[in-house]
Amino acid sequence: MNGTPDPGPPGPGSAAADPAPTAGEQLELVRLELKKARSRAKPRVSPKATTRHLPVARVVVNKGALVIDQFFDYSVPVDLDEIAQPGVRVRVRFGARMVDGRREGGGLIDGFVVARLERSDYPGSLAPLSQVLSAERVLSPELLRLCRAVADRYAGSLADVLQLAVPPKRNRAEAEPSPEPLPAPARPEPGSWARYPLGEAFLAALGDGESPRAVWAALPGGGWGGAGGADAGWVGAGWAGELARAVAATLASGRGALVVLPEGRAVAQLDLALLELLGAGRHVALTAEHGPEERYRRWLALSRGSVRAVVGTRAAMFAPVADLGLVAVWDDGDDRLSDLNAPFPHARDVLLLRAVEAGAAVLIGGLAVTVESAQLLHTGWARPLVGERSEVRRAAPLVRTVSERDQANDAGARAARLPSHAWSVAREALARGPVLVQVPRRGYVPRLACVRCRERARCRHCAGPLELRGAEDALCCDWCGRSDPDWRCPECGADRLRAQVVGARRTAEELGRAFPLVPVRTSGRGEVLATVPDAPALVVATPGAEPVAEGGYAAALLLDGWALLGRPDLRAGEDTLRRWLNAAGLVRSREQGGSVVVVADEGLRPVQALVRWDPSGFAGTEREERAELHFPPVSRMASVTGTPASVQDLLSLIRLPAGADVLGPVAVRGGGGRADAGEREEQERVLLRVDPGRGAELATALKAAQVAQLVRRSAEPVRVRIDPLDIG
DNA sequence: AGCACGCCGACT
DNA sequence: GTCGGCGTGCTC
Repeated sequence: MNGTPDPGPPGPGSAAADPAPTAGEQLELVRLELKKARSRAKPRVSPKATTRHLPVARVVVNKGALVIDQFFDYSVPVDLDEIAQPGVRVRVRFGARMVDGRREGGGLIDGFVVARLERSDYPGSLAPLSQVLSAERVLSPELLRLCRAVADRYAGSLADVLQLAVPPKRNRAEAEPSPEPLPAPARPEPGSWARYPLGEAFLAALGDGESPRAVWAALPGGGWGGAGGADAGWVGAGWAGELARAVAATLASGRGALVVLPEGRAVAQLDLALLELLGAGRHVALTAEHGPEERYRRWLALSRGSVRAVVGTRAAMFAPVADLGLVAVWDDGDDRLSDLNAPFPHARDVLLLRAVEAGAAVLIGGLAVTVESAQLLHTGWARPLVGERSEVRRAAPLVRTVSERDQANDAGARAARLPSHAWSVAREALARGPVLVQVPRRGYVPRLACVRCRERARCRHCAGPLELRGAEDALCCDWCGRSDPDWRCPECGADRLRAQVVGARRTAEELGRAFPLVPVRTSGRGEVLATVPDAPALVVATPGAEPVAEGGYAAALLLDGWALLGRPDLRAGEDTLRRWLNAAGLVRSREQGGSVVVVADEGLRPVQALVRWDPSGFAGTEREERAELHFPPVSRMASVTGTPASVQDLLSLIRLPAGADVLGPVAVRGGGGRADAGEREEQERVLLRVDPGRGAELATALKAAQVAQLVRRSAEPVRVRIDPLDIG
């Protein structure tokens, strides 16, 4: 405790110089003797002198706790002076306490050096850095800034975000040199970007080093966009070629590019398109499938600047791309783009933060357009990149609706449990190629409703929603728990509910019996097929698991509308349309005889949008509606979940921004966060809503309240989620 | 978050 | 008179 920048810890010999202990210090002396005996037994390296040049290392410790979300200063021993550069991984002693002028206790924890300083503003004495793990500067100033911004936006701690952003060290990969960087490639030809009136201009702007920002309603089909150009026969993923060209154009301008996609199969498609366009060595793919070491090797190639483009799944949103010129997200409505770890950042939003920070171009694309994208268009921050109606009509399959009440009137259709129109479309299409059948995912059970009039099934005692519970699917109230085996619809008297999701496997069996000569394949949870051959087959898949058919599907049957649309979720309509478009986008164009049958009420907006293939119009309307209702993404929301008492406690501590709404609390089902096998306590959730532009204030307030709660230990900690995905 | 210090009840 | 409850505060 003095003014010198670095008193440093006393050397081992200094204990001998201690004054004789008074009687009151006897106990302390015994403890000290024990300590000394222990340190003699395990000899320690004697503390080195502190370096004179920039003797202070500011460190971020890798501990998640919200309450210690701050930097700590350490002194730099001379022998670590060279290597302890900003960005390196270090180990430091943390949590020690001063006893008799010495540090006692505390453990070694990991961290990163964020800066070297002339002096510290910490009034106490500094502990020395214990260890520098390597000279690799993994946490660049830009990455640190990004992590800080993400932590702030999501009311999380820097350490939490660092854990997502910087992969664990792998010695072997780090010891290897990264390849020499290749020179920037030539500008690509526009390829299938020619399908969009503004496509070539967008590509040219990227090539010129400009930073256009676009919301891209991708056209289905369009070929792989290989070297030949717009059309090499059919098939499928024109979007992959288009994304690849955007990346190539950005590289051609001498800048880096980053693309995040929802799942590994989409990454593989883009990876392939890039290989075809640019050859090897100009990009890397980052997905979980490569394993930690290879992943780290690729991450280092980016970090060291030897590769300038990356495509990957959500964790790639933090990839250290140098001189970022383009960020792109594909299918940004897919919830897999939201990280599963605190503070749950979403790839789209992280990439937008990066684009703003770096002045980079933005490309948010998908067959569907999200409401979030529509909001970017509405404010004029991004421009639409869409095909003309004539092009849409050419590229999309023919979509027909069939009512759910359309009874099958022939035996084959009944056996397959298909409406007769769907049955005849399938039978006809199977002569020409594979047919995709999209079925609901198990566990995607919507609220129960009367099979005839669709009135919600409610408890006769408390009017709570009925649900199916247990292995025997007993009908129970979700609120009071009473069972009601003899339910009858109070409106029409029907005694049947629709709810049971017939699993993909059983649907496949039934279809197999109905079409005995055709092979049936399934793709869903458990086993996901990437592709199917261009041959007659029934392909039964759950949403998101549809394989790509090499020649395009001859037809698709979308049988899951009631389940998708029936979900008690604000995003049900948007999400349903997105899943339908993604399935329908795998079908041949109308010109090539491709058709889609969707089993749903044709009056519903998502159904109409699919029939007209109008994702942009749908998103725009949806956005307006949300704006009127003060729903996200126009207003911003956060959810707070925990025991009733802890939620109440947090509400009492929080200083909400002006005009904030508190919605709830409402009871929520447990099972959400952690897997506490023990007692499942009642959980409640409140939604906090603020006006547009007040999201940052809300995040700050939430973080402060959470810190106060943690420090006071006034209640069990709550779980906070900014931009929650599931808001009923 | 850990971890230790510190000030009030039931026991040898 | 002690052992131990967890309230409070700190960690470079």
